[in-house]
Amino acid sequence: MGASKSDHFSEEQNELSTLFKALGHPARIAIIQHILETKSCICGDLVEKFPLSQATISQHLKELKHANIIQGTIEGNSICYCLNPQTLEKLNQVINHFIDSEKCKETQCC
Amino acid sequence: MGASKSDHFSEEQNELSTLFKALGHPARIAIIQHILETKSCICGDLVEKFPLSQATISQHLKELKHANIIQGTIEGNSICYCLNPQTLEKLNQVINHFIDSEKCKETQCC
DNA sequence: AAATATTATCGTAATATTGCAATATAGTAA
DNA sequence: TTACTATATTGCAATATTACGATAATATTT
Repeated sequence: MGASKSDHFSEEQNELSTLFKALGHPARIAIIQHILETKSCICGDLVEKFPLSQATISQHLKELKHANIIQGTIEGNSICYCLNPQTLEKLNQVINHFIDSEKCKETQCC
Repeated sequence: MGASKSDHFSEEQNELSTLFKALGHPARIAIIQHILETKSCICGDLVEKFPLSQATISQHLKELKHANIIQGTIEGNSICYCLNPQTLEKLNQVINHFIDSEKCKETQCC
């Protein structure tokens, strides 16, 4: 085999892992940082900025879009992608929940 | 080809993507949740709890450990894993930075 | 309409990940 | 030491991801 057994895990667990997985590539982190810096994101700009082909950039954008991390609107004949605040907020809540649960631990074994 | 071109991205970008990648599997999310619930984590318990073999669980634990998300200490002849608060805090900062940068945007295109 | 510009998709090859059985390793107990 | 228990590693097969060239789709301009 080799495929991940997503059927055996909860919907929440699958949803979260999909979100993190989308962030699990340096190019996609770089794309997000670019969006935050330039306040916009046009595919062509990324192709010039990064040493990746247009097809590859487009694929990474597609994955980020699929995970609802970015959202796009048409602007002339190019497409402008922006971050999705709701998804960021969700990520924030998850991490905070992890940290809170950690702090509640009375017995540390490590 | 097919490998990710990590050489072309910054150390920070690679570091972050490695961290997120480690969280990008439902089993590993489930393991983290188990640690938060039971306040400890013994490999054998996970093998009973999840429909995965001992070898597979051990591999997932290894990946989480390698990403510094969990840390282990020997306890009798089993090993107890706990979360690494520093890594959680780092994740928290990254997400917060994303959100802050998002809020600073004057011109929204989406 | 035709030419141009920009992004998306397809097909393919290389690499990475996932999962498990089998085996190895490390600690405990007799 | 031997037997037992728990975790780690190895080797392999199946699936997923990454990357790119070629091509398609869509919008703009002439």
